[in-house]
Amino acid sequence: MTGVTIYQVAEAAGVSPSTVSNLLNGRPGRMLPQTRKRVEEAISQLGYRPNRAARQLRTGRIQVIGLVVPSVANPFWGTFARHLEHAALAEGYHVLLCNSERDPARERRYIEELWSDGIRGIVLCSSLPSLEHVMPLVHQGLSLVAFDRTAQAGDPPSLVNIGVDNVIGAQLATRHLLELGHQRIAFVSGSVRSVNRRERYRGFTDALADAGLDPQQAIVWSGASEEPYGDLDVAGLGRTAVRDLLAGDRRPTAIVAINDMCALGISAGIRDAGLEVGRDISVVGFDDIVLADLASPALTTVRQPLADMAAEAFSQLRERLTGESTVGHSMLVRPELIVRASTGPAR
Amino acid sequence: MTGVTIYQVAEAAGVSPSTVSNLLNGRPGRMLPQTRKRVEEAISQLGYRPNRAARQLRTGRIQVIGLVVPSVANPFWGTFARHLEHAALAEGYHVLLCNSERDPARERRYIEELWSDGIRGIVLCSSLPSLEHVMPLVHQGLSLVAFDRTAQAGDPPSLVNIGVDNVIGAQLATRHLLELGHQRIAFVSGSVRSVNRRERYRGFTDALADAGLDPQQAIVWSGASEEPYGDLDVAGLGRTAVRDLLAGDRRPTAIVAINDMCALGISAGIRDAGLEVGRDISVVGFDDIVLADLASPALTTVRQPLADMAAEAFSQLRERLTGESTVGHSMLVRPELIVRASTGPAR
DNA sequence: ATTTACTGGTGCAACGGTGCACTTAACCTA
DNA sequence: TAGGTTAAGTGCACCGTTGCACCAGTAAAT
Repeated sequence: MTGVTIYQVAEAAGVSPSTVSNLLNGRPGRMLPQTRKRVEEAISQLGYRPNRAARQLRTGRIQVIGLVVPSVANPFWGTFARHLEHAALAEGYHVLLCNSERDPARERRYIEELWSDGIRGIVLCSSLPSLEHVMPLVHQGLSLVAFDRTAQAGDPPSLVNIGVDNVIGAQLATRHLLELGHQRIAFVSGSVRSVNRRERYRGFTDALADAGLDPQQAIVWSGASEEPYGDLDVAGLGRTAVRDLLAGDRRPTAIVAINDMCALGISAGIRDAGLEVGRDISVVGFDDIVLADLASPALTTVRQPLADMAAEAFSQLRERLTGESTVGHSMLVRPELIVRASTGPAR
Repeated sequence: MTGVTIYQVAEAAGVSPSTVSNLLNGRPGRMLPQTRKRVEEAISQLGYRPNRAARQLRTGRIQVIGLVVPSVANPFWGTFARHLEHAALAEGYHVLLCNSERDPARERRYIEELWSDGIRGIVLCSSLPSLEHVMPLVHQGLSLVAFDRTAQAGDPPSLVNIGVDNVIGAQLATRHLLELGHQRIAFVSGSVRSVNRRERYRGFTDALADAGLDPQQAIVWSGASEEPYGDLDVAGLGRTAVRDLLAGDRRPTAIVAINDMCALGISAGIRDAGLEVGRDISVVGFDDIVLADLASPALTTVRQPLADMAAEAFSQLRERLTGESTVGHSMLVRPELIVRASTGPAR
């Protein structure tokens, strides 16, 4: 029913289990080439694969990292998960997937379970400003790479933060609209609490101020409630936002969306109202998900270089797991504005 | 650095490790309530969590299943992964994520690695007709639930297949177009090899035949090559398809796409050509991914009840892992046509 | 008074690898 | 020829849990 053991290999090759283990663990100089060959043949003939549980129990090491994302149903996180998994695979690591649904309790429970699975490295995509809920484990030796989150005072010293520069990204988006002549620009998002929302909002107001506009006068729509919202609902949220904004007395001519899903919802909302995206109202997103280019009109957006960021996240995590590096730091990747058809000159 | 062991708990509670183990493994009747309480207090005070590697080594059981998908960057698979992970979590199982990129070698390697990780249950979303590459492990005791694939002669007897009824789905899509008065309907897909492509194609031709049209005359576009294509490239493929189709002498008035990603690419291609989707050319997709509703125009498509299917996939897998059930079967879920704005009457 | 049954535990040998410490034999050197 | 060195390979304790087999003490049955 189950697998071949190292004992069976040893017996077939006429050596001791230690010799097989020596071969398997990079000590091949300790045996004659002929012995080595016999062992290798036994391994392939029996189809031997080491039992990882046993190995982990003995060494404490395990080639699995945890990935906690809000939801892989969101194409942004799905794409990130795929890239991270690729980077991990190249080094022989596997990825355990956890969807937190932006629920702190769930997130915490997951991380504790990963810890007791023996997993000592996690890429955490949390929208929570504080990491207090995971601090105890970090102190016990958990390596953490936080994605899409900037450093906060009180972060553990070993923490690595990787993310895009949200302030610059939102500035790029907003400036682009200002250059097109827009003056009444709205900022649309869901929850006010997340760190990246705060930063993107700052980039937005900074750009307005630079252009001599009063940020206090900016049109901001942030959902009706403080309730956590699903990662997909944000599209529906965008749709609702447009209804509200168009019903108001200061109708925007352009909208900066918190992300692409939201922007797609906004575009749908604009069409619901019988208006044309890019002509009547311009929309700019954030992330450059796969579908931004396929949307109609194709979405102007701020691109996050996800593949590079995922590779970097894994590489940082691995360095910490192997002890090559222990000191924390932040990496702020510069985003890029991708101009497509959802933005046009103000009428 | 690492964890609290059962010995430390035992010592703190003044009992033997066996007693702690008895409590942990559902044999609480074997001790006095007071003893039980002492142990429970020791556990929570020390923050004890059982070491899963040790437990797995001893029992052979592990609460992790493998999920092999083409790519979670594709929203369809991302959504499926999320639903599966939810179902698993509810029963205390974790999910290891593997992106095969539709590469048989990679798929095979993954499954072997999962096996040697001690994982004995896998949900496999493979587009390969044959499962020969995994048969040896299935015979050794691997439980397999194949998703989005119908049974083939030669399948292992324990195999469970779960998927949507592709034939009916494609029939629904095609009939809908026929009822709108379309006569020149094209079928667009990538690789010809996949099982679901074959089935959807059959549904397409069946519907044409039912309407008295000659399926031989059907317009079929299946990409230029037999090369494997990425799961996201399929959108680009759709775009190319439209260019080719419009350049031909038999321009279709409606298109049945192999899936929603492809349909979105087709819609983009139609707009590239300066035509309007739903008026000049109707498009119907398959899957009903989240973005189908957000697209412009919103996509008419065939919905797969993914949440239910994922729950069923997990439940079937669990039954096989626990030995509650061992016999294989197929489950063909009935899909539903969702009519939106990308289809309209033939001109 | 002895046997039987039950209650509330404990002892111990696995599970499959790992890698340090050790042996054995052959070869080298003065 | 004693002493040292090296090459090739082995012995063994240990990683943390588990659950069967066992045991001591008490109560009920004979």
